[in-house]
Amino acid sequence: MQYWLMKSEPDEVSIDDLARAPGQTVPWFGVRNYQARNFMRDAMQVGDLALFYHSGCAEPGIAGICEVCSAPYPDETQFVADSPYFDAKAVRESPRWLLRDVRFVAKTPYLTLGELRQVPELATMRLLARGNRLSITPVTNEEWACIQKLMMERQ
DNA sequence: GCCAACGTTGGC
DNA sequence: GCCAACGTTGGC
Repeated sequence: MQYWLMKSEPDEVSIDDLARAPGQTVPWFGVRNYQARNFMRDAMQVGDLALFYHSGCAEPGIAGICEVCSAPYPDETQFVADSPYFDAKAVRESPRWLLRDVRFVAKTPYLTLGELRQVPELATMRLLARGNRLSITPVTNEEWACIQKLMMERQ
């Protein structure tokens, strides 16, 4: 059991989109970074929980919690010629990009990036590391507990 | 829209 | 296998 943080642009898939999706489940498509892919392919397990983070928006931050709910399988968008995620070098026989499905667990009080940066216990979070661009990062038990506490205090 | 930081590509 | 050039991410 491992905790994660997964970034999504809310214009594309927001926490509300996830909550409204059929079965409250979406495939985590569009990852085109090998490290992030490897996390999904190798390290994630069904039942793992993840912080759902909104990036590339006016106020980036943690918007909710989701749960890994499938085995890894090919990201279909790599084969779609007019998709922004199309990969000309991807072949069906050995797909380059794998994803997992995630299911909605909860919408949480919104914890902005600015707020997270002010919490000393979170100073070592991968998300907050200088120059970090990884869209999927592990979250330690301590960081998870700290974030749960912040959310409780907010309610 | 800018730009820092990082990842990937491809020539050598 | 190095590394320059280029592309992308993502906060501001």
